[in-house]
Amino acid sequence: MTCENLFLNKLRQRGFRLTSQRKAVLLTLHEIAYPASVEEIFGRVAQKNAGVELTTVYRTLDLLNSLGMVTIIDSGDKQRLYELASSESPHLHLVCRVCGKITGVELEPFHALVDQIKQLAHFKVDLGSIIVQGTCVDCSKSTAHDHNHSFQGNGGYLDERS
Amino acid sequence: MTCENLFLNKLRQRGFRLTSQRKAVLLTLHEIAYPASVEEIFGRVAQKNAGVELTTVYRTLDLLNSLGMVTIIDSGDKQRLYELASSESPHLHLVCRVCGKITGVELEPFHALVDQIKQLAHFKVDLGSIIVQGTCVDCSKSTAHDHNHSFQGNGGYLDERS
DNA sequence: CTTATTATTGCAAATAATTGCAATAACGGA
DNA sequence: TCCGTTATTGCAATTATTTGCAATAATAAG
Repeated sequence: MTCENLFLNKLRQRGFRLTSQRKAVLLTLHEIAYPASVEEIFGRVAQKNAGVELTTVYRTLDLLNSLGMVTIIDSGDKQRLYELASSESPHLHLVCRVCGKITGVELEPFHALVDQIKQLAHFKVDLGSIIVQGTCVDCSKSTAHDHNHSFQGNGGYLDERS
Repeated sequence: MTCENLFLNKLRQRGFRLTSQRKAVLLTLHEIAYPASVEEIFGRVAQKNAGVELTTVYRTLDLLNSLGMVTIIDSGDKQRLYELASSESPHLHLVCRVCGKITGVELEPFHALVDQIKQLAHFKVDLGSIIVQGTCVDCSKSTAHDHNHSFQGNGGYLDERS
């Protein structure tokens, strides 16, 4: 099933509708392979599809998130980042709270954790949506006083596979 | 060691300073035992300590977060929530993307995961900062069309111990 | 194909969070 | 204790995100 059809199904299930704006946002998310800001997503959407408002992009991303198709990553920095939650390779996101760099990783014990959460808390985890805060290698090294909260844009995105 | 002294040490290590405003925010976070919005934190701080600006509260919370003493929870809703990362009982936060309810849980396999992250990604995880998105029991039940993104305030906060 | 229903959009206005810069205050050294 | 250095604050201005509401457009039914 194509992703658009999957989307259509999920929408219909809940009484939502498939609009050209929503298609445009979904398409753009496919083109962008890393966690992107609304600014970037909106920029791309607007390029192709003239009549799409910023507000609509926000609303669509929220909707996709609530359907489990998009992960929202709050790096603690200025802007939130949005990433298509590809069902093929769900991974967790390591967010460095010093430099803001985001690293995607796939790990084993992760599944045991997800199972246990389901058992004990009766909570259905969205794979690929787990966000772990901490300190990356580079920032661990630099002991000193770099209160560097700068945003690493997309370039800083890594996707490590184990 | 008191929490304030711990804070002082961490600050000094990096060349930061201990100010009355920072003390006030830290004290307030102790009084509030659940994840709270800046609005709420600011309200309390302002009550006791007249001369503290909203901006300063934001900046202090960011600082505490970068020191690993505060967890920022972005439920995807309007406001971010902030919680003191108590070293006694680090837990992960289950955030329901339908209703926004946040549940704190402590689980075993969690530690295996943290270890593996350290091994493979050389990433130092801040315990108590892990955020898991998904769907809670109640919202799993209600199949239908409740696009209810309402914010559950503090009342909705649960802290389950396993 | 046409119509009725109602989710969605666009637009403007509100709210949340961040930033620049001059004035202030914390801290180390004399 | 006093001084100089420089991190921090307050304030105003930006930027990011959310929301209300009337107009529009997607669906389902006839």
